[in-house]
Amino acid sequence: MNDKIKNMEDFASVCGISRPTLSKYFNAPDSVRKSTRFKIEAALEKFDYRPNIYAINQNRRQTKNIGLVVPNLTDPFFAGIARTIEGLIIDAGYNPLLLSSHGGPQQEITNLESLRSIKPAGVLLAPLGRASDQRRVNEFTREVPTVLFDANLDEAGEAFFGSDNNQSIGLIVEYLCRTGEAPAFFEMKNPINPNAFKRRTAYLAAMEKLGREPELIQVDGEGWNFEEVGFLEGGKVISDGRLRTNTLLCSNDRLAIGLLSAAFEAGLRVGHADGCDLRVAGHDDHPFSRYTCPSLTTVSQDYEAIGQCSVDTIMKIIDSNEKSPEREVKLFEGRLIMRGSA
Amino acid sequence: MNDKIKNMEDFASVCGISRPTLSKYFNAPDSVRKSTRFKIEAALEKFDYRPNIYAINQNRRQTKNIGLVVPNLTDPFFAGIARTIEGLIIDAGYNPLLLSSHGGPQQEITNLESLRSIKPAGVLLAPLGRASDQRRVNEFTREVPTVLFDANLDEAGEAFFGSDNNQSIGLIVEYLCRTGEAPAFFEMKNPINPNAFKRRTAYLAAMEKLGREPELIQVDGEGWNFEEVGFLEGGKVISDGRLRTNTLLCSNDRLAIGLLSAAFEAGLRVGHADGCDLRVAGHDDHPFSRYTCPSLTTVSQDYEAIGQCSVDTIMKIIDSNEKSPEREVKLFEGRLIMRGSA
DNA sequence: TATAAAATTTTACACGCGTAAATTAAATAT
DNA sequence: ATATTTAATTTACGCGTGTAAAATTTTATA
Repeated sequence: MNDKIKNMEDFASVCGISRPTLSKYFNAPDSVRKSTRFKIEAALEKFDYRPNIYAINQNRRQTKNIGLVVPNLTDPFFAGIARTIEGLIIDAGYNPLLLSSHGGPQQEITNLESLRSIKPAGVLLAPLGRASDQRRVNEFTREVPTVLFDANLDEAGEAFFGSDNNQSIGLIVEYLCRTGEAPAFFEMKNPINPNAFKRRTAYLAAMEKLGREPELIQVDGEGWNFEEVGFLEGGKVISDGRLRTNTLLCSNDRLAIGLLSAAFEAGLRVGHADGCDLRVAGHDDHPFSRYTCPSLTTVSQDYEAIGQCSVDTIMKIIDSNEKSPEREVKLFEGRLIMRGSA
Repeated sequence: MNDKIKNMEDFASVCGISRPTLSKYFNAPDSVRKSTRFKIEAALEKFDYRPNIYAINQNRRQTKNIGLVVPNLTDPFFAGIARTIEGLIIDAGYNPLLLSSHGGPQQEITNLESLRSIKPAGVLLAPLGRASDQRRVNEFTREVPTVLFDANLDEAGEAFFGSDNNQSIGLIVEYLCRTGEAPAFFEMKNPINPNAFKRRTAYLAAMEKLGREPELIQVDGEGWNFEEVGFLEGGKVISDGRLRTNTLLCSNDRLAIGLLSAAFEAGLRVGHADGCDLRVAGHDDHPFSRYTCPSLTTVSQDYEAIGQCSVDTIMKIIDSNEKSPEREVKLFEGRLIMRGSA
């Protein structure tokens, strides 16, 4: 009893069974006779043995690892999605490995490389989008079963699930037009984040559909510091008197948060009430958008559904062990979140 | 050339050297003769071979893995720290494994368990603090070299590095007292987050030192949804007229963010300018505190230094391969960040 | 150039497990 | 009770690497 259990062999002998039977037990406890299972579980109480994960993974045909790559974990929006999906992966009996590309295409490739050496059964990838090194991402998806979410890349991966930007932007444009002046679209000139272009296009389409004159306000700024861009550049737009409408639709909530801050400092009253100078709306239902001043009107993405669908699909691919004949794409609708700012 | 390289053996033969030499190269490229190194690197260009990480880790005395556990990745504050430390670990030639306890002691233990099976060379742990399952965390730190940061636990781990709450809270209390009315301390009655009690005590001490009457405003609320608590309970405090001072020091920035939102909705003017109704200060220099309305006066933690120190220390322990005789503790000073709110 | 020392390479074995095939035991049918 | 089927277990082998010790080559010294 005092001998140290060093491996499955040792543990098998204290159980009174053979090692391969033990191996079967650890891979599927119900696949052994009930009587032997009790023996094993009794021994597990007395000794603390756990199989060596490296030896396991070296010999399994497939690991139980699922890679999960998001563009930027510092963004609470992605942190929230990641957490949700992590839970779903665990529920499916797999082991999630969370990596953040934190904004750089180089890091994104590095992440995929390091995932490759872990030989994951599958990967869920929210790519950087336009900034991604498409060729190398494609190369990866040809070798490892991959499902894309949040941002699409041409023909990469087995499937894509994300938000229907046309629908969601259409929704909020329609709302803004119906309840006040038509919105101008506030965005970065060269946005690094996924979906930005889709939303611009969606805005233009929505405005045209409503017979309104679109107006793009495209500001400078690099990187992922969207609040700062919204604050600095939004401040300039306000102070320069460049606004021809009292309503701004921001490409995402983080820009809107910065913009609200700039408006506040400029002494503007933001909101839809009488006497307000400006209406501001965002997109994403960022965790903090509830607590801006005023609270931010926005569109929420159904990322519970996106996450669930992504996980279900990668599991199907893993189980069937074959690439699906055609690339599945599904877009989920956004929901209007009406708050104080517009 | 067309034969698939399946293992180090195969690759060694196309290199024209023996496998163990190759093994040496991968563990330290400079430990082989220059001429053989060129042979290897030439072959690496032509064939794409990479050592099997599971076979490597099964046979190494020690893995190159470093566990990194934070209380809650959804909190941008911890997301930022995690990213910083990840970079430092990579620079040190190790492989970071990031896990979030997202607020639960059970998850924290699960994280440690799953780290254990990965046999990390060391672990950097920012524990939940009071909520942690101290016994089991202690058990873990006895088996795996661990450095604690951000929140201390009694005698757990080889070292602790964090902020000097006495200094930082003292700093902002002094500032607030010097520039206006003495602050009341706004916090949760049963805070789940680390450091909350330390800050309460620090507030009381700082007030006493300045000869002021302390006032604790302790509100209800559970979990990590600090903004919501600040908003809901802060709103009640404001509307109930419970405030006996016009200055509130919040236990952390996220509470302050919620409180600012509540104050805004109540029509209060927050700030230090003439005509303002309320001053609000926070603690942590949360990434978004720059963009609240008004921007939030707070104290920043020097987590660059905390991270660097933590990584240096775990590296020292790993290299020396022995527990240090005594537990090192170092506290870093905070810096006052003066903004609009106080 | 011969020789000793140092650096490098090779030999040989170990690591801890998965898994196909062979064997044995249990369950079911006759 | 026996034959047959099915399930569980064991035998035997392989996975791809690290590493100590032995053998060899290179470099330094005389």
